[in-house]
Amino acid sequence: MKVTLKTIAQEAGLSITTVSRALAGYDDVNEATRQRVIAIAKRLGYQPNLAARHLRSKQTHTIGMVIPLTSYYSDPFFMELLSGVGRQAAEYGYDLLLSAQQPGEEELIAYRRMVASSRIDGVIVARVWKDDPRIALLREVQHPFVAFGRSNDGNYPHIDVDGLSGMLQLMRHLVERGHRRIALILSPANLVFTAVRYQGYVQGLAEAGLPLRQDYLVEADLSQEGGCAAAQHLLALPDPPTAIVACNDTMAIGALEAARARGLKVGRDIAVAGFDDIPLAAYTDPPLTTVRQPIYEIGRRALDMLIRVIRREPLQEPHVLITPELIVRQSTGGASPAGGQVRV
Amino acid sequence: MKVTLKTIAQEAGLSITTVSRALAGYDDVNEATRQRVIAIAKRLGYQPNLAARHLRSKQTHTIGMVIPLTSYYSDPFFMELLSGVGRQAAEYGYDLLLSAQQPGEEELIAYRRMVASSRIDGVIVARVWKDDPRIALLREVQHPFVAFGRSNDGNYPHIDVDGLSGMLQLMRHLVERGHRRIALILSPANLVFTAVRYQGYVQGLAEAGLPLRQDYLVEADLSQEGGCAAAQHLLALPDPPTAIVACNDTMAIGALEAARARGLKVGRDIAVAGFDDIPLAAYTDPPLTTVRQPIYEIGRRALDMLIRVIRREPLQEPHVLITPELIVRQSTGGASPAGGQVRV
DNA sequence: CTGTTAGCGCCTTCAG
DNA sequence: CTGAAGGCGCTAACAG
Repeated sequence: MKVTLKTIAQEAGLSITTVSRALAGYDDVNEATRQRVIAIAKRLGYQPNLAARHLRSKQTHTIGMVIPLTSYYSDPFFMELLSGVGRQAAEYGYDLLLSAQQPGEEELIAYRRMVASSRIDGVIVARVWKDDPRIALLREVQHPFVAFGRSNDGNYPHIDVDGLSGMLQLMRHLVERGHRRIALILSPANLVFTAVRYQGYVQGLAEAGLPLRQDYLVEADLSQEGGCAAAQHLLALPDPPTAIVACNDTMAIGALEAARARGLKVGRDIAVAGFDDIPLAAYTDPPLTTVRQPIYEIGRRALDMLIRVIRREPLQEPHVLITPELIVRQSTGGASPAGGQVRV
Repeated sequence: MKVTLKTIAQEAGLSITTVSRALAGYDDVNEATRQRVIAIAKRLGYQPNLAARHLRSKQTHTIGMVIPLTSYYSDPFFMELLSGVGRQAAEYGYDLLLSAQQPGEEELIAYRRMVASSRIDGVIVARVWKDDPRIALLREVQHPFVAFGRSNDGNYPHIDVDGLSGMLQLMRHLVERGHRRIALILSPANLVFTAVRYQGYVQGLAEAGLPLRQDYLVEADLSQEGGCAAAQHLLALPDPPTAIVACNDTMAIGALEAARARGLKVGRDIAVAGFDDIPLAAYTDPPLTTVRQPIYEIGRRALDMLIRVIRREPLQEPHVLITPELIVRQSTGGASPAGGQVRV
């Protein structure tokens, strides 16, 4: 049988209330009584029924996250973020409630369920869309949340990586290497970071006095297969690019594949770069030049912010913008400009 | 204000009971009334309070998992498993409750809390220990669970990979390549799979008529750093091995590092192999020969079993043993025996 | 210092 | 077909 406060109360010959207070550490309980209660609770292996406690107290010490329905392999981003969030949640004694959902309509329903069902105290929203209905929902019902990414109206607690700066660093690096025909594999247009990274690309071209060519822009779906197909298309152009930048590493890895399949040696015949610096990026062949987003750290920090939001403490910095770091590896010719000139 | 059954009842001029039954789909409610109730619920955005529902029904539609407190990078295994479990949980409409904990005492407390606090219907236990106290606990309180791995007394629902077979395949492969001095980097002795994989190693040596050398056995902690240190030790022996097998890929990657630091070309001067086939393994330099555990699939399957356990349906196969597949890559000289002879 | 009372929101008898 | 009553386990006034 389950051990409840009632069980202990009977055993101790006390009321449920007193047992509750003794265990909760209230100071209006006789110390001897308390010790007795604690001893019995321990002996019986009492564990509070959290469903009841949550119902009563309206607090769950649980953070919610909705994650896409994929294997780690096809989308490392979320798992890395999850690691960071989970890690920091543990620090505060919070648990994580995960709901794996197909992106889209289902996902929104999952959010609706989560926030309204009194199971969580707050949520982390990742990979923000333009005019994100999830964020609209959370703001409307005033449910605590922190987002990774900012949408058009970014007036809510969030952390973001400055994709413009990141992409600009990358473009300067490529231009410095002598590239003048640089293509971009775009991520889906509904994601906020797509537009930002695209801006960085455009600005990078402008700085170098290079034209913006529509035929050098292809959209793909963040996956390796998508990146591969996009790169194939670019490489088959009559006037193919000498450098391909992808909006995330997974697509860039697909581009490596496409280049290899065409018999091109990446880093020499063509440059390829990504964005994210997922763990794999350092191990691809050749290792991938990319822009590092410290996802794990961002997860931890987002959770810190969320705890403050939940506790209704003011945020000293509600909008965090992190400047990412360019990581130069062999896929763009390596670290030294001299040794890594690409033949154009 | 929160919308509850009461809100709807007042709005509809009905009792809470009727509203509850209308929404639950009982057939003893007038169809017109039901439609009216449903319309109001929808209009008000009603979401049942799950804390209350759980308290009442003793069912949570939630699966618990305790995961170690690390980043994905340092331990890909759990995240991959988690992906599989989460994926399949979604299939059944279940959510996942995660508690990130320091392995050891803390972890056991987390299990105790989880199972006794009525927040979850079942748990998945991964990376089983010898005489695992977590399993002892779960059996004692008769809480539904499925384990990935079997301990000494494996008489509980579990899935396992046949580590003996896997290791044996690997040993045969190395012996075939001409290796006669094969060292093993062991995982911690308290993990069940360590002993099993060790058995495979011993059996592999015996089959080839090779001696079991104590100086070729080193234990490390599953981490890359640990694997690197262990390999350094092995390579510094007066009579160093020509092949190093690690009990998991992460340690094997550390061994690659150690070999490289010593100026050895892996795949030619020395062979290195791992176990798991984590996503990274295909991308290391050189790509890592390993034994593939289909972790994602195992996660899905474990969840299938768990759902049956929760529903008290009989398991047609309570103890699943999967024979893993040897994946030969360049770190042991590549796929073709001819081209990949290792100099010994 | 301790006990009584009163719900949190939901579901499930049992009456009408 | 609908409503009233009771209770899941816990906590928070309010009395004594």
